[in-house]
Amino acid sequence: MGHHSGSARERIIDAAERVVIEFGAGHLTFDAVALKAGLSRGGLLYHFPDKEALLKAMLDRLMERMKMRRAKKRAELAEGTEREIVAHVLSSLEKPEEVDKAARARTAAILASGAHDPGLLAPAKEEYRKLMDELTENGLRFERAAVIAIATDGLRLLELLSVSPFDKDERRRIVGELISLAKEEKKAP
Amino acid sequence: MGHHSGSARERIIDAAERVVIEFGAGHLTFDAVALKAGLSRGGLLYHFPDKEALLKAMLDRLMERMKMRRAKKRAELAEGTEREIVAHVLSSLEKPEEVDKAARARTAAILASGAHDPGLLAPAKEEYRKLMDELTENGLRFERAAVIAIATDGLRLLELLSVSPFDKDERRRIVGELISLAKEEKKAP
DNA sequence: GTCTATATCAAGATAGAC
DNA sequence: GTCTATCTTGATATAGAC
Repeated sequence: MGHHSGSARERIIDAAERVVIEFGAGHLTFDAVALKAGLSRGGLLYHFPDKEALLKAMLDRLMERMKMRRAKKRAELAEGTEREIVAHVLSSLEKPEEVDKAARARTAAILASGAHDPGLLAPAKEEYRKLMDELTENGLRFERAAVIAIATDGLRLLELLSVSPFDKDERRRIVGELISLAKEEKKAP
Repeated sequence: MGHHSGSARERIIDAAERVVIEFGAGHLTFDAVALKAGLSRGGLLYHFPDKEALLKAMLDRLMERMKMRRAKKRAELAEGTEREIVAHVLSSLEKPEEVDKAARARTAAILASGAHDPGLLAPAKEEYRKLMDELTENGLRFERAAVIAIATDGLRLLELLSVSPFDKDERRRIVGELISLAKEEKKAP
């Protein structure tokens, strides 16, 4: 099925994510993407016949990569109740946002799709439900898992919207608190 | 300063918020807003000469109303370390999202501004910083306050993007967990 | 203060050459 | 597979009548 990596499709999706990050979800146009990807509108439209196709591809790759990153992180962690949720937090927030362009890029697809057609986000909702199931699989209490998950994704969204007021050190402490909250659950009565 | 309530400006901002909620931030057009507000494009442009003016007005009203709702909630709560943060959580999430159109509307302005021009969100960032200062004023530990705040706002954003997978009961339990996390801090060693 | 034009432009999408 | 050219629409914004 898949083509060689570094394919035109991949390069175009990369470009689209960068457009959203630099100019905002409302400025994801074929023109801007073509410019960033280094090809013409026509060439771009050969790969993605319309905007919906591009957004769906962005979302699909986003979800795929998030799962991969989480799996990779989980493999580095010791077993335990909190293993899944810690993998989720760290795979999303481990690196400071200025550095982790990939993480910002991931969230970009969500905002761009929401701006264009909220209906496109239905699959993302299903994925989020599955994520919650996995997070609680090892016995972690649902409420605690949910709070940590929405805090993690909330911080990502706030950062992408440039509303997050936290500096690097504060952010590091917040991530630490999220991890603590996950581990605390083990010792609960 | 202010004009009578129910003024044209207010009705237009109401309409704009509803457009974002129903069709997504990318479909906030003068046409759509004029239609919802029950006047013509020309009439609308008399009040808001360009889109930036409309978005700024939406953001200003959003921040003003959030502060008012929080203050009102705080007045109902007993004094204590966690008073401010509990007021924040409840004023944002108390009512289920289907019911609380006002709460969704508030978040709408953020997404719409972010889509149009991320620079417009600079004042929102300052407000968020001030909010964090107030939340920790009573002695609540910064990390805990921040986690609860980003979880609260994260859930709001996920709901507005239709990505939140939680049903009414799960949501109620999540809000309960946020309150517990605020109160727990009192008993810490 | 609200309306109806209308000018202008940006963006999505198609067709066909190379 | 990529390009240029073109069609078409929809959105911002202006001008001026009522």
